[in-house]
Amino acid sequence: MANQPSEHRSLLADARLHGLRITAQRRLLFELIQGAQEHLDAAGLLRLAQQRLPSIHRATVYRTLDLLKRHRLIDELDLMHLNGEKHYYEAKTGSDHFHLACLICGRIEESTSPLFEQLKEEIVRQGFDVEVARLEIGGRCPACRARAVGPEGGEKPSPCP
Amino acid sequence: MANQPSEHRSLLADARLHGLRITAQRRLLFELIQGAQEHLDAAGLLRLAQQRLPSIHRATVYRTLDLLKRHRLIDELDLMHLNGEKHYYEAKTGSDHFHLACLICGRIEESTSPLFEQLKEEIVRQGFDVEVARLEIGGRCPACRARAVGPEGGEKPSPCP
DNA sequence: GGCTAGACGCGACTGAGTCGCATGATTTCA
DNA sequence: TGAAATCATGCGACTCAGTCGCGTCTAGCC
Repeated sequence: MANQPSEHRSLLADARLHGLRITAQRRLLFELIQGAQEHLDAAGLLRLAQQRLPSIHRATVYRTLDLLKRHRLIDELDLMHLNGEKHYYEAKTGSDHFHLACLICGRIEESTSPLFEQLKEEIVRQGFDVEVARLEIGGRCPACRARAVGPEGGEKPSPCP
Repeated sequence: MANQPSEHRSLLADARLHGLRITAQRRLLFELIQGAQEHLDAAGLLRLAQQRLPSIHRATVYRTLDLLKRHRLIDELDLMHLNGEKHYYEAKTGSDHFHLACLICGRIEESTSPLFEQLKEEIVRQGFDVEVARLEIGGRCPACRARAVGPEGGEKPSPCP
């Protein structure tokens, strides 16, 4: 795990550490990414940013996301493509978590497990230097599962919505 | 793990089981996806398909990929976005594996681990019905790691190519 | 062999993402 | 502190993957 941002540092501080130039636009974007209640895609981030800084341009958002990706300060997710081919971004927290995406209701949960850590360690022991680990699970959340289960139980969700 | 295609069945046979209509175009696409030496994206699949059936149309490829996704007969991967935002497809083999993507040389390796299975089982025990599990690891493969390590060892790959 | 639902090819369309350039802001160093 | 150099931004044109509706064709079924 080389170059992991430290646990409680902000995206802004991390960006400074990486020698990135801090502009008003970047400051705003960092804030939005870090403060987001849910996972943001590029278009959503642009929309939010333009509410507070109407002059900010699409290209700036894409460039900033690209920069953060290259510096490994954010993770790019696709969350099982629940909403088409969009990509979602989140600030790296330092503690690796994975995502549980409910294919029925669309809810995304974050989770951690010692087994996930062990798995990464195992891969490192086998000689592969793990830098990013992205695990996305698609299926049915407990609520949708309870709702869907008939008397015989265990019905699979319809594959063709 | 509901609705997993059985271990040694072909995409064609699975498609039949799902009641899909078998056309010459689909037969070709199934063959290409299953026989591919490396992971294919939509554009690559279209190119290969047109070599053998020049009249096949882009829209048919996208429609077929979409169909297979909805029936969970193929997996969609992004392989750590090594090559931009492309998505890659692979036939489900029944045995779940994960991908190790080298961020230096771009090689993709497939791997399995009992820990991966245990992790999925743990998630199921917690009430989440796992249908698809996608794990992608980005980092340095053993070869690139050996090549990059200087006398002091453990240099991280440059984040800005 | 004939019927019908569903698949195909076509081509126009959409919209996310990229690029080069001129201008403006940030950082550095005297 | 102020000037110079460097880098980021906004702009607008552009590209190209992916989608859509339509008319035609074909697989699957009787």
